[in-house]
Amino acid sequence: MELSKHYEPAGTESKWYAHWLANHYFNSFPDGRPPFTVVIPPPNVTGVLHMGHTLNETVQDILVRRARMKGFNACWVPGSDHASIATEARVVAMLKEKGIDKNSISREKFLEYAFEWKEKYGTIIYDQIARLGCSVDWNRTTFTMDEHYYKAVIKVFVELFKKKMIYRGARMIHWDPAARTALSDEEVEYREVEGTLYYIRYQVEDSPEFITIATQRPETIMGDTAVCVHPDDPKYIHLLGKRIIVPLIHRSVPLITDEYIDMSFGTGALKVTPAHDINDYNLGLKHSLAVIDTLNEDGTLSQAAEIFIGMDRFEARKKVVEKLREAGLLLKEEPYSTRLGFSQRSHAVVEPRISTQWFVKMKPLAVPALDAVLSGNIRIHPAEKFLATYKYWLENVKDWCISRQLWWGQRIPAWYDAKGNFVVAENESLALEAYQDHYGLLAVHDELTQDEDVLDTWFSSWLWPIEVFRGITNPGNADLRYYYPASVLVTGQDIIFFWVARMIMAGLEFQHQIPFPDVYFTGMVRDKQGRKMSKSLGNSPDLLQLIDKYGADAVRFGIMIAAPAGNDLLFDEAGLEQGRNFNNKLWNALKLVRIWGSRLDQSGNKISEQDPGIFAMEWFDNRFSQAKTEVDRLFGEFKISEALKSLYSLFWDDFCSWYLEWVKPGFEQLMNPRIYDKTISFFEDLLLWLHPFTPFVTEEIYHLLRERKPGDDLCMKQLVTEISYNQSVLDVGEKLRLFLTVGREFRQQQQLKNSEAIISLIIPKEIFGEGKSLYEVIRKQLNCTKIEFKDGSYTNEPGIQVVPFHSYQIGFESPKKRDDSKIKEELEKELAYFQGFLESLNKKLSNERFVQNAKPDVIDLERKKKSDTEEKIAAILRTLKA
RNA sequence: GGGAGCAUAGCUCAGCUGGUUCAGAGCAUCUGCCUUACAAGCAGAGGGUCCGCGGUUCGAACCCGUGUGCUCCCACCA
Repeated sequence: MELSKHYEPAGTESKWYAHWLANHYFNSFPDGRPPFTVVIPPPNVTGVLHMGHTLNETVQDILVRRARMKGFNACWVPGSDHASIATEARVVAMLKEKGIDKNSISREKFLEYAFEWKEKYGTIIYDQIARLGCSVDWNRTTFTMDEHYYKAVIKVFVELFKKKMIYRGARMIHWDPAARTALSDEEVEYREVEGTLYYIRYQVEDSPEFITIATQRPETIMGDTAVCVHPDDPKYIHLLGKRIIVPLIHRSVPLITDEYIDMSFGTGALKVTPAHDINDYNLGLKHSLAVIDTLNEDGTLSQAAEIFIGMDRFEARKKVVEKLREAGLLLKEEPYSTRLGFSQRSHAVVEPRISTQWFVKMKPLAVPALDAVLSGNIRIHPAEKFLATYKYWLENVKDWCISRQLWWGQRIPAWYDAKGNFVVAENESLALEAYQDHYGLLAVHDELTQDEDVLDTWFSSWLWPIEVFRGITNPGNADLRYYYPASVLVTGQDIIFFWVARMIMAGLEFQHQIPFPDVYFTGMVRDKQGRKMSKSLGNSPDLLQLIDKYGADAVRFGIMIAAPAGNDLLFDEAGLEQGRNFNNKLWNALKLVRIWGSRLDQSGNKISEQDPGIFAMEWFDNRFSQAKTEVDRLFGEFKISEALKSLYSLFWDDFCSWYLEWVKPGFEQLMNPRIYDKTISFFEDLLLWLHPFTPFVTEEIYHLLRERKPGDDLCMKQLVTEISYNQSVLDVGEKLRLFLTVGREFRQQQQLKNSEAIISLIIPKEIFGEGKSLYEVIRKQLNCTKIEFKDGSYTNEPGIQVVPFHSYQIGFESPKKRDDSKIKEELEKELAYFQGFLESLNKKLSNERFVQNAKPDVIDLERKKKSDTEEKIAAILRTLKA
């Protein structure tokens, strides 16, 4: 079969994904293996996957596929979130287009439309997850408004209410006038905005004097119920006890004093509007001020405002300013930059508002959740970035406003009578029972009506790791016992409070167990100029288009290679290109070995043990083992992009550029079968390690390498890290070791003079054997060194301990290009390098203070990793010998 | 206002317990190659006061102090 010039992902990807699904590889059932559980952070059902999701999903799939190949029973639960405000807004907009006003239809009808909408658009994200190659168990797909899930949320609400951890009360909350609902503190985003500070003159009652206040919000003056100054402010001391007239509406309000006032800000006088500012509200409570709410829930002015009734708040601001100017009460306006709160969901400017809402008491939940992290039961990665943030939030947590004035969501299970008495119960009949137990028989002509509000989306999301396994509705079931807690949570750092902290609370509260031992935070995906991805900037690429252009593997590669844990990622298509090129490199390596496979040496001649190919295999075997250990370590530290870089270089540089070039048969020569077989198994093993990162291309190549049949699939193969190296080869891996032994204690022990030390040098025997000159160099440079000879196996020359080093061979250039004059040059360079090295060593030893003070006694200058230098020397020497 | 993190090549970042892996990688750039797996490639090259200043040390990209500049989180002075 003729293979194409380039790797072509399109057909391959759909073929293999369908194949994997058909074989149920991703469906998990409890069995005897250890589980590896991941629950997807459910994307909003309204949405499409953006690059942030792509990163998260890729990381999760890498972990899940790797775990599956490591022998775990991997279970990745997909799903989506009903996202109450965002979705409701979309449905309302959709209805509006159809000419339907939400307020004109019933709740039931609206929900019908909403579910219809969800059925239609809610699967887009699932298609995208599939295109990306995610190995999720589709049978376990969960939606936060599924019937069981709905029940779970209600059950938890009732339970917490019974524990007195949920209460209803009037508080100042953040109000979203566009969505007409309360918001939690976390749902408000602050942004710097250029505003205007207005200086307004308030007349002092029964006096010609004026007092000037500064405000950004002149439209709220109709809600003023006091003016406040600092008690020690000399500017106003003569006015204490007077009353002040609020302009335009001519209301008389007291002049109060409070230490809270900053005398230096503005004029030092503050208008107090308890209904529309949190600080004013607190002042109002302290000084028992009246509260006049001058806004309706949609942000228009209410009856209480007396003027401009029904006008939008921003329109009213202009009008009020105009009126004040006309009346000569506007002293000045100055530009002022301030931070305004915006609704995370509707992007409207939020309004502080007093209203009756439901709250969760957070303190009792926060204490164990904090402890779980501080004690190390839950590890946050990267810790240095998020641990302090997590701690601070939990230590200062405020009660959680969970009611939303919406229809799309779990309806609050509270029932009220006509007088406002209420009970909380899981359904209406239970509510009636509870009511009668509590309040006696329901009055004739009265009936219980359910609370109109629904619960915050996060009040359902926090149950996710439990309820995806029916842990709330069916406690203690087999799935839950097997899969809970999840193995790791991978999510964006932006929802650490919304979701992560609350899941930990819920896990501990309802399941009495942490929901996951590790949390891996991915950073924000930005464009390559560092800007946030947003629709308005047009810098948010379409995932499916990217997959069409580069292939899913390349997208995964490109986003992963650039994503250090917890760091923001600057998205650049160049990374995807690199991924595509890498996939192509794999493809071309396949083409090469297939050519070899068709030109095998069938003569049965045994290969010489001195054949360069033998050394090459030994070398690569060892190199690969090193890399495996390295990759395992990196995964352990959640340094996934590092792991990918490591494998990338292993394949491209070590396997393709070095190994394959070295074993490549000469022109018109046949391939040795033994080397060929080993090469194929190296290649397969490489594919195994790369598969979690780029599943499609590796699966395809795996099958083409040995003409495997479908069913013998890479994604279900075992990925094993050898624990022990071949010892003789291990020495090769260690390359050059040098021990410099100094220090007072040791010297005394060894009866050495101050100027003496012991050097142990372990170098390749080729260097020693061939290059007497090098040995001379060493001796000359280290003339202060006492002879200490322990091994004796190789030389009688004292002073330096030389241990025979296993020989190995390495190609440093493709054989046909070998140029002996160049090699000699190289060799001289390397010798010079050694000389310089030894010189610096000698300098150290002649430094009396170094020898005196150096601690610890043994300084190990071990070179830990492969160094081209030694490899090249060995290769050079071998070549020269030959 | 409080807290956290970061500053290393043009860009994105590695660099562990201070010492030859010590100044690295990938991308980008430049030069030369359509060489029989791969131009989505190969061979090579250039490029850095490791943010400034001080300190500790025999020795600092690394530890301490300080200044500067970025980023994020929290709190929200009208």
